[in-house]
Amino acid sequence: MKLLVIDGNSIVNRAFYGIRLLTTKNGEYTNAIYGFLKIMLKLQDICSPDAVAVAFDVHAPTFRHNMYTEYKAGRHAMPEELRAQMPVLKELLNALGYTILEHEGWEADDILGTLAQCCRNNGDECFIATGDRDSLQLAHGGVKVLLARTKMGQAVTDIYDENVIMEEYGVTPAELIQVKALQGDSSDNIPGVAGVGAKTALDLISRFHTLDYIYDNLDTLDIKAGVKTKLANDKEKAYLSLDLGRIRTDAPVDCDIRSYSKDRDSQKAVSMFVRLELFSLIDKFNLNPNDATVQETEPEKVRELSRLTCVDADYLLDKVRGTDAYFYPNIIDGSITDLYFAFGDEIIVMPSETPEYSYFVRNFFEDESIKKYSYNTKELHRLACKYGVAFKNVCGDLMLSAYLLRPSDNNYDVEHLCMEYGVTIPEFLNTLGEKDLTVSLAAVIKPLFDKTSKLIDDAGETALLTDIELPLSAVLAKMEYAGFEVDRNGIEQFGKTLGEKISELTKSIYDSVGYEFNINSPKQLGVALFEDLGLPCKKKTKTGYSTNAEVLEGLINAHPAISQILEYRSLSKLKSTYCDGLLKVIEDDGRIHTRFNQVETRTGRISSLEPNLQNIPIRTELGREMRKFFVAGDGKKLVDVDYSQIELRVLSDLADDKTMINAFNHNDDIHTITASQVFNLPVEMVTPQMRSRAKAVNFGIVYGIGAFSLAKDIGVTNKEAKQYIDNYLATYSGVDAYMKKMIEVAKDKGYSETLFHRKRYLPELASSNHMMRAFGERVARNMPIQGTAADIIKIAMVKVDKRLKEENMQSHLILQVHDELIVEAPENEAEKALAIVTEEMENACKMKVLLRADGKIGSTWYDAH
DNA sequence: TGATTCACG
DNA sequence: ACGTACGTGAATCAA
Repeated sequence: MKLLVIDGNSIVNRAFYGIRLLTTKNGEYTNAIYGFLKIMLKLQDICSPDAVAVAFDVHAPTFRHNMYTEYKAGRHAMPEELRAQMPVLKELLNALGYTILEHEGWEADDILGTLAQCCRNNGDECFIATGDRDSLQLAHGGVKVLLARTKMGQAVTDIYDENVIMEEYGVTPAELIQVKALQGDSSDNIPGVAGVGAKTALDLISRFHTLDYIYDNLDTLDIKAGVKTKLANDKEKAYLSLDLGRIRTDAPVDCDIRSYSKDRDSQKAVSMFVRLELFSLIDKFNLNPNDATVQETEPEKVRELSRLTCVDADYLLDKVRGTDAYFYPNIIDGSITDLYFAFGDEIIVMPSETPEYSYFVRNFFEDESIKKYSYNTKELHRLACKYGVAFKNVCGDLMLSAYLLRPSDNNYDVEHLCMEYGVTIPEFLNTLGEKDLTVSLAAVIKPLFDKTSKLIDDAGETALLTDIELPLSAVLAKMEYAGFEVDRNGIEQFGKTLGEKISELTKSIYDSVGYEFNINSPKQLGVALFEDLGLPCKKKTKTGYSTNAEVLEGLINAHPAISQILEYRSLSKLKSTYCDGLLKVIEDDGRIHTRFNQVETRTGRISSLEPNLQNIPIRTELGREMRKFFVAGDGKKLVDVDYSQIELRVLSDLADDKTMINAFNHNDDIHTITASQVFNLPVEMVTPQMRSRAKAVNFGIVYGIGAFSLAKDIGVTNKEAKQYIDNYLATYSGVDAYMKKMIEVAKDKGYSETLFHRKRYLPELASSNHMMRAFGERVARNMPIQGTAADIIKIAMVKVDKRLKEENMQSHLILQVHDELIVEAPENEAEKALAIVTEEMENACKMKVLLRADGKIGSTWYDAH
């Protein structure tokens, strides 16, 4: 038999602190449970045990500590977020068939020691898993210790037996107890011998082996006089420490390890995983998701699915005409293939290989008598673009519904949604007896809509879904399909020029530093600068020296290589990310077709990927050159319109701050006004530096400001920064009140929301960790602002798209960059398009504050912005 | 795969 | 006492 014994407390602590706080949608903490089970899987992988036991400490209740005395005693009380997870973890471990061992008054250590002893006596194999080096003393006689530790930020597990210990420490496992008796351990309240540390203790024990021998022969042994005195002074403490440090082997546990091999309760385990939303673990523990106990009082009847392949497109069209059609598009390699229609338990497949596919898609998509409910409608709209038709009367998109309900999730697969919303996935076997998951997924689309629609309605997000997100998906699809024309030749030339400059810089950096190394490696660069050149290191990262631009700029006068490295960095960024990166994704039509992700951000913004066209350089003149290669097609122009200060305008509206609204409605320069208020000067006396500082304050306010960061940003003292913020909040008292209210409301409701009721759940606000809570508070202040601005430009996009179509124009949207819209327009339409886009953006919604948008026409993005 | 860095709003 | 502004995506290194 092979037994794995886990030090539950030690491992759960590593799990808890090693993984960011996770919660379920109900706010139940799960990170320690998740981390523990992941470690468990890894351990089982390493040693393939026949049975697993998990030992936990149970301290005998002594006397009541109040918070203060506990704190003063230097105890690390278990944080509430972890404490809450302990009983759940134990219940889950039990369901998974692991034996929990805990005995009042016994440390987990002692249980580990006892079981190790049992295995040695019975000739069984034993693995002890812990993060605590004290347990290494157990690693002998066939017992191995799996030590979990963090090496360079990575979790690693080292396997120790007596040989490894001898190699690493130069003493036997049993002698480690003697070492600790001399060395002591403050964290365990083991005194040891004062003045004797790890080095001396190891040296003494490797030479003389035991305390007894040392003390019996203290006078004659070859030990330094000072050390001898220390040893003599603390003899009693040393022997006391020997007792304290020895792990006991007489804990009251069953020594027959066969009794630890138990069956698991799959149903319970799966139900718990589902409740805890730890879906990925269901698979990893080889459990079946359908084993979850059904919550309903009535037992759910088993669905018998049937699958039919459509051979007559007209038959299927007749069947769906005038009805609600629920269907699931099978997506392979990012593009849609077969369509799976669900009529209750009957699934009809329209395969993409049939000659009639195109006929069906055209007629089905355009038929307005059919209400369409599906999944990932943006892809369906792209398919419609490909066929040159419109996808009409789209009434639901499960992916968008799921995103609105839980914007912080990062997986909206239908399988996941089933687990989250408690929908059983009926199994379907084809004629060969193989599972066909797609058929099963098609069958759950309607049940999932039934559940999520109600939740969306309860959250007040129905209008957000049907008036903004659903129509937006069509607009985004068209934008992706249209793409952005680029000047391939121009990018290639620019890249070549950059490449030449980069190799010159590389040479001179090697010269300045004195040798060749990989400048792209922060690790090698750190060694070069801070060790070999001996420059002062101000900031460190988890893994070593920090070498970011801010640090390097601080050293710009310290060494000639620094400015070269900074330039190298900016040029190689331009070349690799923008020149090389963009060249790779130009399609045959000479255009770049980015993809917009509508279900990514926690605030409601859209993101752009493959490539990201929302971060094309603009802030430096050289980077800005890139935009000259983004061009309008032949005979066309680019129309670029961006909102002026949309986030601050939104803030003034949400906060109902009369001073700020007034400033905006008078079309004043907000940063100058803020400067005059913060510095208490008339507007005419505001210097450019003051304006720039006020601008930083305005930004800071939107992000949930702290004096420290503001001070760092604008280079003033902490005190001055605090003064600026205080002056700001005194001037904009509406903002002050609003910020305070936002946190209270978010704490109360558990989420923040935008003007259009988009929500973001904030479990961080309930955290007992100060950092975590402070983060939650900043998000509570920022999300409604950033999110409302995102809602507004989405509305504008839908309206612009509609207007351009109504006016029978060829102009069409091609890009959105958060507060900026770009339309590609035939030359003769450009002026009209500019007017329309500006008008629709400014009138996207009615607010207390005026929305302003400014636009320009140009042949390249560089000229139009 | 995670960490670091840096591009954007 | 603690660490320090919100939201993204891509390239690169190192394990």
